[in-house]
Amino acid sequence: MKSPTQSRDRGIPEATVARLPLYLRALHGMAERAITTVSSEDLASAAGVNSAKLRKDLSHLGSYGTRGVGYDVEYLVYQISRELGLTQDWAVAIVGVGNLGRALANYGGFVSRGFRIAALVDADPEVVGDDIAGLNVEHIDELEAVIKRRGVSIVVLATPAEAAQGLCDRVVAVGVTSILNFAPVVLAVPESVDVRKVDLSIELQILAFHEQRKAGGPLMAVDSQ
Amino acid sequence: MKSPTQSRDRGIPEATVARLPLYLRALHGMAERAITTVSSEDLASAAGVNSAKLRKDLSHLGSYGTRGVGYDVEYLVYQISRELGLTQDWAVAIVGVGNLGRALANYGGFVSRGFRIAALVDADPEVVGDDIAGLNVEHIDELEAVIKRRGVSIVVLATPAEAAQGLCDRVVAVGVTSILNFAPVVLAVPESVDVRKVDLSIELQILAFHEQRKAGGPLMAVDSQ
DNA sequence: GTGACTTTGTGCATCGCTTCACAAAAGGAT
DNA sequence: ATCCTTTTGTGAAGCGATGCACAAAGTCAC
Repeated sequence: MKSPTQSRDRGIPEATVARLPLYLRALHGMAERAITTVSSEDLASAAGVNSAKLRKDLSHLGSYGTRGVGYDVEYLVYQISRELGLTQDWAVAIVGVGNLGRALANYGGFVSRGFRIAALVDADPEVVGDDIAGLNVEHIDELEAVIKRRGVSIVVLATPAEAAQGLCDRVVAVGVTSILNFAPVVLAVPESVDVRKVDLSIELQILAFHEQRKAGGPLMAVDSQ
Repeated sequence: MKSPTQSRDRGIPEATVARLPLYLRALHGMAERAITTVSSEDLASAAGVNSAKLRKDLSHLGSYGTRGVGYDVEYLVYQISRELGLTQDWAVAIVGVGNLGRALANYGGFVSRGFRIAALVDADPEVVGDDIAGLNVEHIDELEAVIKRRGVSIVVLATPAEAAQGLCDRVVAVGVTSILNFAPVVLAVPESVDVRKVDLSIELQILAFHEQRKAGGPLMAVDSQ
């Protein structure tokens, strides 16, 4: 019997948080295949990590396994979901409905994880009014109103780089504190706001670096200079 | 017995490699604004890191700065580009031309970084034959032939989860050793193959975790159970 | 050439994450 | 009830990245 307000450690390492969604995905797959119990070894390999790391990660949430047996799939799904905050409803607004914004609006992975796309906003009059993924695209002038009206708490920026900072400032001004940024710029935000960024070209560049190494490794020509 | 140039250390930390594209982006922006010289302090803040880290990162590439002055923007762009392998031509194939594949094909960030989209491939007969971003979509049966013919060395998988592993196996079989995976599965590949994965929903889940903390932080209600 | 000033490059202490290895706990068999 | 097997949870060691703080190296003014 734990003390009511203690609610576990309150200090889950960032690296662990970043892997929880991975475990969750693997567990969902197992639940679908009617697997009721899983060992750290099996779950780890399904998630692509080693089992010691998995066990330590899970131990940060609490002691949810049974020695000699493993983890109950359904129960673990619930515990991880709760820890990540996926048991509550998150209203997401997508700002910028270009190719990427459209892809995100149609991406099934969001909805299935408890995220609800609550609004699409764009500046282009060509696009405003269109229906995408069952949602009406609204004008950027409505941005603040839409966020308040729909209770949006997470904003996805999928705009050109030039527009991102200005829009970021506007959503922060109406109280949004979580932003997922796809625009290739470093956003300046107050301390209290969380920004995560995804830059598709960065991943390619990292691949190119390693590919170059592989190709040149054994007997790379000495570069002039 | 070291060759004349010794090609520097050959052991650049992974964390550094992941940041080089960031610096490169900031430097490109400066070059456009006709800035010729930059201090570690300024470049660091433009890239969103601290200056000590930036200097240490750059020191892994060589000693390209001038004490008392800073770094020559153009020269540094060249050195980082070369280190990342962006001075050579990389042919990229995008497999799966759904919403996401289409967005990627149209994404300017690739081309501007020296990546060339060399092929689009899909299984859907509805889509095969279409022109997207100036390229003809080819049938998935042609996958191996296209990769060989166009000299593709990096493959982007933007397919449904179910199809990803099979297609991955096929491209690995014809010699591809760098894969950027957008499908929400853990791919099994030989040791020699590099896979980087981007899962859009994972980023949202991490945001939700922190958002939940913020909201509940001071006096979070005790959850039942 | 000298001295004041600026900014890099890096040794070092620190921090946080990963991995190992094993005691503790649970279940099943006899 | 006792022993044996399995698998968790975790202390401790190892490893790599971070950030501080400063000597070294360069520029500029005179």
